[in-house]
Amino acid sequence: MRRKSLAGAVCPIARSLDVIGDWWSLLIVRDALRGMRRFSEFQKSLGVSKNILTQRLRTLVAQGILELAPATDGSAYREYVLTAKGRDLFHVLVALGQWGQEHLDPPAGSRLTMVDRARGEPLRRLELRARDGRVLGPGDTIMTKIA
Amino acid sequence: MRRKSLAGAVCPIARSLDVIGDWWSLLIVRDALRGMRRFSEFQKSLGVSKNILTQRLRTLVAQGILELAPATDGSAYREYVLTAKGRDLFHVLVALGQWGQEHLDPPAGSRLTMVDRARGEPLRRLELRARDGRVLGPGDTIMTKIA
DNA sequence: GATGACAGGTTTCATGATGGAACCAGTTGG
DNA sequence: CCAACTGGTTCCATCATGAAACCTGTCATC
Repeated sequence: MRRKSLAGAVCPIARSLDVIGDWWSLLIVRDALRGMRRFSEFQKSLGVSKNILTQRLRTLVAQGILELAPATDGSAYREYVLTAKGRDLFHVLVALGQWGQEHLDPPAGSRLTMVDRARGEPLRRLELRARDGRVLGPGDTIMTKIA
Repeated sequence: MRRKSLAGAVCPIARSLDVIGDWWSLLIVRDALRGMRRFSEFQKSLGVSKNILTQRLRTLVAQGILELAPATDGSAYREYVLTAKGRDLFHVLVALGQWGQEHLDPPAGSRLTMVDRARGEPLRRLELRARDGRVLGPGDTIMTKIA
């Protein structure tokens, strides 16, 4: 049977994973955040086959994460650009990046890290704070139903 | 051909997705953070078939995200508990949850949100800050090679 | 200490998703 | 006008997913 759709889940995490929880989507968004816009750029960067890329780009557009825009270089081609909804995935990618950097060994000789572009300095770790400013950890939150 | 392994990728985001970028793993971690420990609890909560759940739990254990511990109720069964590495996925889940809550419509009548357990108050949005305290957005960071 | 139910799987099989390669139409550069 | 490039589509083999049946060890009860 087809994998179950989580689109109608009550849990917002499950709904998110339904949309961007597949193998390629977040990597496409990552590249888009780095400024990539063209089909061929994504294909080259990801090494994914073209039929799959076509399919993923189409769903991302359908979900309002990317949109098609006329090419910036004046050619007749079109480019994929992030919408506000797509750019809001930034924190998801940062969280994934910080976790990977901390817990997964990089290949020998090339360690990448995200830095503050303006100053070239390393970033702080993401922190979740309560309204009163306390930093919250895994045990300090709970899901509740709201009106 | 099998989906390409990203385990040796230079990008920490890609390495993370290689480990927890599949359909179920993060949902299992979400449930584990909520306190679930038993095979049957996960199966009931996720509605996944048992062979798939077996497989996912095994990889999560192999990756050091979960570990097997003797049951807390004194029975001979074993339970799956998060390691520190697994608990560190908290921010990834928070980021996914905040994005889903903001951009994906919940099913009618049941909106869930994450709150500060101690006070029942809503949380602040995750913020990424530079070392000097500036809040950084998608355009303000860049990946660099470090020694 | 037999017995039936439950926990936690494994096996089998059908079906859907993935990926490589070949092919193709519209665009561009020369 | 022709060749190469962009951005796909189609076809096919293979892999992963999922449902259901089965199986083994544990627990609760009598």
